[in-house]
Amino acid sequence: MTDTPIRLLLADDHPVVRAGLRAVLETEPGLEVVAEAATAEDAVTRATQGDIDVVLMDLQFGQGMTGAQATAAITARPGAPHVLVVTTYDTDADVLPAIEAGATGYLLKDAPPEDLAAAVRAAATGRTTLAPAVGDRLMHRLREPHAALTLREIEVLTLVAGGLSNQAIGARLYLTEGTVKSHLARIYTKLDVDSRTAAVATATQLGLIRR
Amino acid sequence: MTDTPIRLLLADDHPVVRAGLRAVLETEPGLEVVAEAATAEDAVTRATQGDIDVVLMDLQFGQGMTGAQATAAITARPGAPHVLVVTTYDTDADVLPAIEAGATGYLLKDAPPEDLAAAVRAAATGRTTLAPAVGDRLMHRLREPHAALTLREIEVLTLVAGGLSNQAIGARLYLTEGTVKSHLARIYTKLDVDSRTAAVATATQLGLIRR
DNA sequence: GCCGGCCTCAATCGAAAGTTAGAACCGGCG
DNA sequence: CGCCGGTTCTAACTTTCGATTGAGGCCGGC
Repeated sequence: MTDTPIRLLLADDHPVVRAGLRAVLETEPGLEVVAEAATAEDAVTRATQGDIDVVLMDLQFGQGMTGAQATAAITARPGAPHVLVVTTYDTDADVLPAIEAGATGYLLKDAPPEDLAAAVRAAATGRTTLAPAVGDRLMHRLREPHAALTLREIEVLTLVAGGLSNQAIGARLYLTEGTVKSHLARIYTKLDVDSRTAAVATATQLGLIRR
Repeated sequence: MTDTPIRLLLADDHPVVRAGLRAVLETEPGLEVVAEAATAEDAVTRATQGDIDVVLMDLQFGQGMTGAQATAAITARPGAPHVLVVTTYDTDADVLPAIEAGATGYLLKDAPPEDLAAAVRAAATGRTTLAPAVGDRLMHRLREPHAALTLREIEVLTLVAGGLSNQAIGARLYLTEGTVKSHLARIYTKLDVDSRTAAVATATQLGLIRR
């Protein structure tokens, strides 16, 4: 295990969090932090230079590209580093896009340092590590398909929760109002509700959307 | 300024964030991290032992007491350390309770390390440091006297947030549907929105209704 | 290749929600 | 006391939303 170290890129817009990850991981043998990125765009360019084994990726960045988009951009090309998502939230709205984008693992920031190091080593070999809460959520999705909203549906419902009208949602997502309605109709049957506010209420309750 | 160092307590439920704050602050001369706390309860007991000058307090903890409650408990007694809130969010629902609880400063976690160290030194002497976004928010509140909702309006809006229709709300509160609409119309003008879902969104953001 | 989800769009029709314009009630104040 | 501001209530009118039905394209599994 002491041959070549695992080379890491830290992508997070919080300097404090980057310093914390660095402090926690550099005490671990066989791990080496070789770069940091404060924006998702920087993370993509830095991760595609060929000298990174694992990217620790936050999902929320202040402006611009999201962590999920950056993850997709990084994992798109062959021979790319593995991306280990390290973030604060475990709602479907966060987890599903990240996994969809090709993340190798999904950890929460309250994870103890040992788990973090173990997950990094697992990710380096392509093995998946999920935070317990995330694993539970995915298992629950498989058992109870009733609450399983698709990615697009969560996207629409999140905008509904933000108070946008169907027309405004359509404009934002480049859809017609009719399409938005059709998504909402399916959301209503899946969640067994009959209005947008009720859908937001139960979806928030179930952790399908945040806020 | 090189006489006695400023003694710090780090209160955050994320090990990574604690390590990051420690790494960032220990490189600063005159600052010394003497304790950490992973829960708000621990923070209170540790902060009241007399050997702490400044507490860096997160607001969100996984379980139990919130950071704002802990801040109130700490600042309640005379001769208590100053509390510098260091958190992720700057919504009214976060900022106002923290300031109400006696926080000396309010910083966001995306602050650069220099600002952090400067804010700690300011807090040690009782001076206030606010993140720019927080300052703006407070100024804005003073200019736009926040149309506080009446009891009845909050009652109605809470039911709206629960997903009930105007008719159902009327039945619940022994009103006609028209009356409910009239209340909502007033709520919309006060909150400067134009739909029920938007009203719920901003009211939740502002902490006017819960969950 | 066929089938079954998922995403997209469309058009109707009834039912809510939102808008407007008032009126009754109550407490404080000149 | 009469006036006023705030709250509560009501009945119209307009707009948006939700239900329903139907259909085409795309992708992945059997």
